[in-house]
Amino acid sequence: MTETSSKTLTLYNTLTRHKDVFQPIDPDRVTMYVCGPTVYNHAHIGNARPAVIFDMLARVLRHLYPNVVYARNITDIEDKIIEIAAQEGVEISVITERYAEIYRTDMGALGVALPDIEPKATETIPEMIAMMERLIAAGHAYEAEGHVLFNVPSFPDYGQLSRRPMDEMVAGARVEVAPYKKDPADFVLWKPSSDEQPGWDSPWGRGRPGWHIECSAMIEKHLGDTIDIHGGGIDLQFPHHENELAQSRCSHEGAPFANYWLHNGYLNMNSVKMSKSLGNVLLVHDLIDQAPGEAIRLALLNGHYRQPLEWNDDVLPQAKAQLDRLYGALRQLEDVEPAAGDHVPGAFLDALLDDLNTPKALAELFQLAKLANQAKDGQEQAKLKAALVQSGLLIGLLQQDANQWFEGADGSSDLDADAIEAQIEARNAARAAKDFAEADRIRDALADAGVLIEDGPEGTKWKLAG
RNA sequence: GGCCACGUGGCGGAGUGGUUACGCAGCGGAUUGCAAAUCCGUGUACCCCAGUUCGAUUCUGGGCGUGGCCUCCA
Repeated sequence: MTETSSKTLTLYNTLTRHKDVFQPIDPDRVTMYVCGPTVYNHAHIGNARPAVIFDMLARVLRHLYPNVVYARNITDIEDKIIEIAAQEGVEISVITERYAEIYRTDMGALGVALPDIEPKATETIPEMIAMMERLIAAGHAYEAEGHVLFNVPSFPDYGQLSRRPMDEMVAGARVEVAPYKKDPADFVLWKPSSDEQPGWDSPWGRGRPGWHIECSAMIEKHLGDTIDIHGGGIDLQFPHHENELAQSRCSHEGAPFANYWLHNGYLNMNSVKMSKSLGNVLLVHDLIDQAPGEAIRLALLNGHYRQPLEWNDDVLPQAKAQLDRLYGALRQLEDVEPAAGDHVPGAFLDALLDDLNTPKALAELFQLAKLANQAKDGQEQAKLKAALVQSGLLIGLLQQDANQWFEGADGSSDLDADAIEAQIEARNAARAAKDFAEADRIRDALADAGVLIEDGPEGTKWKLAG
């Protein structure tokens, strides 16, 4: 069963604009950083996409390397946070801790494991200040009216990641340029805080960090000057990632920042980008009340991570039906002990290793389900069960008990399991007595209560209606 | 205006220079007391127009359409 695989991971690298073979700096310590949430409100389903994608990549990396350090930050100082905290009349930590916890819970429902490190901006202020001092000393940053600004022209490679020529950007700039900027493209590293605003003492007075510096400082502190993989949504490519890259390289004497840059595509709501300003957002917090988290995860993995992903009312029920099929295969094997050893099919692994081609990997998973449904031989069944569960683990699916999936812990029926079993027993008694009218009456009554019956050679099973 | 993606059957969505990916839904059959589940089978799908080619959905050019980015939205 164990087929050979190339075992070579290739990833599309935004820096080079093509698929590159992944070669870690240190195979014994693979480092990945992903931009996490700014915690002032609930995450929407588009926000969940990178969380799920890079959770999966971490799983794949762990399958290949003994030690993976995955860091995903929490941005807990930002002007919107300050605004909302002021509205509620509380410290910003009240807001940020509230929404950080909701974020962890919501993502957890989608099978997203906590990262190894979850650094917070407010816990990295000294490192940011040290980095800015180095940037100033090296002539890449300067102080102006209580601000510290990064001087873009001081870094000739600026624009390399997003492929934007600087002159064009400045020409197309549609924002008023602050008078204290030496160059219109310069961006803020540090800005002064008023007495009411949260702030930290610094060589430039009491203030707070700009957006980009935190990621650079957190990466340096926890992962090192040069990391293997940096991930995030495509919308962060510019300016956020471009600026991060500039700061980090300039404060590390030009050393490479991240060897592989990965960007996931947008999630579209009825063909239009889901965004707060358009008001077409679906919150993960609400979705997990409407569908199993695992179905939401599968819906996000149904498309390739770099492509735009369509989200509409059909997507979630379809994902749930797909899981019904996969778990259906597993339920048929509920009494089969999975075979020991590695049974991840080579074709499945190769699909993931080819720039995380989840649609192709899922096709392999359905092939396994079909084979499992056909299999009669016990050994074959054991291997197929192992293959399904182990493959599922790599993408964060199929880890719950099959009966639990169908019988659901979320309770969309008024009846409890004991009552259902009693009804099934009564119905089977009627069937044995050839009283099919009574048997069908019981089945219809259960169906009305949201419970569907399936008779099989080994007895009657049931599931909650989706 | 500049730059960049994308356009595959009812829906989602891979992929390939020439043999219907896959899943959901639909249809036919097997099975079933009837169902469900399962199995088998099933759909003139690749935006338009040129070009390259023996052959293009796949390459090139043009067009149309949709969407995105252009200083703090994953």
